[in-house]
Amino acid sequence: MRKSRVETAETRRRIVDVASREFRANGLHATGVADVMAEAGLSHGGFYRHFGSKDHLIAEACESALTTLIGSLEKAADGRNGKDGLKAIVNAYLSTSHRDRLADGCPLAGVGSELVRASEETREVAAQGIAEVVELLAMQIDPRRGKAARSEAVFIAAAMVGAVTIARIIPDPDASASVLQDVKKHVEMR
Amino acid sequence: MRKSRVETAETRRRIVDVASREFRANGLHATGVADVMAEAGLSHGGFYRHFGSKDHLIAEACESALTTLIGSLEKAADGRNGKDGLKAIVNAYLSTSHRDRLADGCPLAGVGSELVRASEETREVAAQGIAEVVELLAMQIDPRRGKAARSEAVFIAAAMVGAVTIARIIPDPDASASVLQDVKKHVEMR
DNA sequence: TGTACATCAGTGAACGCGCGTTCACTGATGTAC
DNA sequence: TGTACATCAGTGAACGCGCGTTCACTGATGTAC
Repeated sequence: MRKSRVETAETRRRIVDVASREFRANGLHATGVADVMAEAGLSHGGFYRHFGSKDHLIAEACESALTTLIGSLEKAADGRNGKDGLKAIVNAYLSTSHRDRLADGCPLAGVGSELVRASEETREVAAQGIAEVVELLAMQIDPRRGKAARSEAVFIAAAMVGAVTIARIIPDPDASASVLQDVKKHVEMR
Repeated sequence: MRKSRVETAETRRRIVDVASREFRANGLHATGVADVMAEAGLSHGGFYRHFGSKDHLIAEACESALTTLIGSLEKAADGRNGKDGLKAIVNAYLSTSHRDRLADGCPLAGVGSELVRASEETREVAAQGIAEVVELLAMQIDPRRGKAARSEAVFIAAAMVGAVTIARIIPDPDASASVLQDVKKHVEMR
């Protein structure tokens, strides 16, 4: 049943992709290796042909999720720089649709508190992704990318991650939406 | 081996207390009922004399953690109102000591992304706690507690929760501390 | 106040279950000649 | 280009383990008279 190198690489990519979504949807602890493999259309035994451990998969899935996030934020900005680009990014991130789409969303909001207790490798990957998000936001604030712009970007990133996390916890949809609304307003006022 | 009513109530309180700390230190999923009971000096079998399920304990532990948090924020403000009180609260929350003390810290930063997937009961409890934190912050911003003050309080709360979560993920202590520093600065500038 | 009995907090073994990981096996793919 | 052999992706059973929960049992506490 050996597969070709191309198929093997595709399978591996599919596992990371599925894992990245499942982890965000259900949490790192609650998602099992067997769940991921089943969702990828495979039996669980083959997992260790691709990854050394669940922890390594978490690290790769985290990296993949953050890369996707950055891509979607760039797409939201849609080539616009400055105020308009930032506004578009903030609007996309602080939307009820992002709040409600766990599997596609930002991993920092989705599994942030589990990343705190993840492996050093995963935390390094996450830290790198955070730095890239901050860089992207800073570029919108001031393309010359000064220290001040990066500092402000950190502030905005923290507010966005906290807002979506809190909005997802609050069961009442209106109260939840108004948290997103409040934070959006204050980020835009700056 | 039956215990008196007073002892029973004390035991129950001790279990909630230990659980509240263990959950924040190790996460909701990673902390077992047996872990909590052992830490409370009991065998696991007696757990169900006090609680209907692990989920109910989570709800109570979450409530307890939030009550403690609000108390410590009030203590940080130390009777001061307005700018000084707010500054004191923000300084306490965005400190490296809060970052490094998982078990004693804010449950929204500690287990926020797990609360998203917690029971309705737990999420209601958490939402109530969030509302109280917002109220406390709003009172510092403007004691007349207008809608605007509450909206700004939501923004500050989101930024603080996001900042501590992100700071805890970043492995490098200096990079992590500068996230806290950046957010602190911008909250104070408002 | 004293006695007889019911209650129930806590113990420790056991339940079924799912976890991460390992392994013998299979057969198609890759490699060496 | 064709053949013989080594490799290894994927399968499915099995490993030990810890989970949340249940239960028979114990003996001290609470209650009724």
